[in-house]
Amino acid sequence: MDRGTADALAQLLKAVADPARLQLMSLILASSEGELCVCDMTEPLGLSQPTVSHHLKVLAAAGLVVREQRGTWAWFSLVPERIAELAAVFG
Amino acid sequence: MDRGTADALAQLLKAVADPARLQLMSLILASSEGELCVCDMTEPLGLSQPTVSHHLKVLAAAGLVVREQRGTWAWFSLVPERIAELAAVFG
DNA sequence: CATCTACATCGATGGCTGTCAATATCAATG
DNA sequence: CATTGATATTGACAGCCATCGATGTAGATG
Repeated sequence: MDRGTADALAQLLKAVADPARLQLMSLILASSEGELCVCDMTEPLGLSQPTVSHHLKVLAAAGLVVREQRGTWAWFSLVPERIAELAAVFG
Repeated sequence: MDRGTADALAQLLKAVADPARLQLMSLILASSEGELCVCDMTEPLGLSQPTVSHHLKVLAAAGLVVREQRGTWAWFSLVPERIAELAAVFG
């Protein structure tokens, strides 16, 4: 594996290698509609709203979640294809 | 997913979320005998010997590689079961 | 025992990152 | 237009981490 590939893969893995972000993805996955707004994630994680917003931004930048604005709320959902890339690496 | 599980999984992922360590695992995987000594990893990575040694220690602490001392050389090999755990998370 | 070689450990340093309080943005509502 | 409510951004700070040079350790060899 060359350095460029390793850098790109490491960047994707870093996005997932955080307890808060793993819990966020787990929460969205477990939601009935497959999507969740920020207001429903703050309390289960025990983190402040800016911190949750920060983590969601990291996940979105990595292409692991997508953000959809509906009125005042921002809804986040998973990107299964991107998550499958992770499984493929270690499979 | 509770906080404890997330912490443990994040710790395992952090061990892999680094370009140098990804390249190290790739090098061992590509070796003919399935094991490699430190002297064969320094040059391909372009890192100093202490740095390579550090990364191998991190991988060993995460249970992803095992170290076997033979004479003056230290041989490292992968732990497939541990790597399979990563695949299982995103599968 | 002295030396050489392979590797680990130590100490220091610069950069990255998770966290929060404060503030900004922006849509809905009255 | 003023206000409220949900979310994003900013600024600051503390802790972690990748890296290296210097040094320590331990087996092999003469």
